[in-house]
Amino acid sequence: MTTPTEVWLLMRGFTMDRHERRREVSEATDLPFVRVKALRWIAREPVTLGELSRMLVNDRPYTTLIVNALEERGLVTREAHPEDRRRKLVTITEAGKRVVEKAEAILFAPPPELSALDPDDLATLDRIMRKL
Amino acid sequence: MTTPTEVWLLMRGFTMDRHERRREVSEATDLPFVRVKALRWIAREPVTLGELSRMLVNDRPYTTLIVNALEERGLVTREAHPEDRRRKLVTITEAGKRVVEKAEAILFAPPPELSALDPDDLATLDRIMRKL
DNA sequence: TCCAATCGTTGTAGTTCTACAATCATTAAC
DNA sequence: GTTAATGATTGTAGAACTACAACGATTGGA
Repeated sequence: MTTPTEVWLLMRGFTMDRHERRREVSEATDLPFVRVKALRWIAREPVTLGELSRMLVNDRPYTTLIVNALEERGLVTREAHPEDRRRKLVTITEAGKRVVEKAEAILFAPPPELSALDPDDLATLDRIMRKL
Repeated sequence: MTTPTEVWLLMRGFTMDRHERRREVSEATDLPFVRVKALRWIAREPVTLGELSRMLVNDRPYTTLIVNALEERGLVTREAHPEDRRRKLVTITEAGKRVVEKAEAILFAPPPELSALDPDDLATLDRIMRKL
């Protein structure tokens, strides 16, 4: 009789303990992980600083510092919001996109164990994961 | 045709993005997550400071500080190693065990989505996860 | 026995991150 | 038009974390 706890432990053990990628991403991009995270949100669509701080679950002043650092490195631009002069809109640059690609190449690379699964099991895993 | 990348993205999205527990554990225990992590390693068996710093992938001086903090809070004890006078052996206290239990109750609680899976899918997921 | 290596500690310096205060400009509500 | 609320910024303070240096005590190796 399988319990959800057992499955959860297996899954989190696999993803968080055995295949944790934060350090690797930070080294490859020469950016603290939170800045990569911010950049990835910005790459999805332009965001305001308030939105970004909510997404990152960070304090607004710290978010300002994060964006400052990204802007300084030429990875984002910051301009007035088209509808509200209190807000700024943060947009990714081409250089920023390249950093995101590099980070995601690392984050998204499946662990060898997954690649070694037979196609049936993989498809089954996919089907079940999509239900969650 | 399912790719390992797709499955990996689903899995890491589920565990890391949607069910990340570090903040919750830190709040519940009033300890930075790395200290809870250290405590959990120590709870498995007594360790030396060198072993702990390797497990945590931390700098030895910082590991000393971590253990200092835990010791100060009465969660671990530190004593001479039985076989090597250069080493210290760090052992968990009863109070420490209670903190570990509290942390693991949070870490190990399966997300609602998993609990809502039907038993067949759950058992299948279990079977496949054990192959990884 | 002497020298090299190891262990844990103390310390320095800097970066990252958290929490909070205060301020000014802008917008929303009345 | 006036007041309250919102958004971003600047700033302060402290904790968490990283990297490195140096050192004394102990152990291993020659």
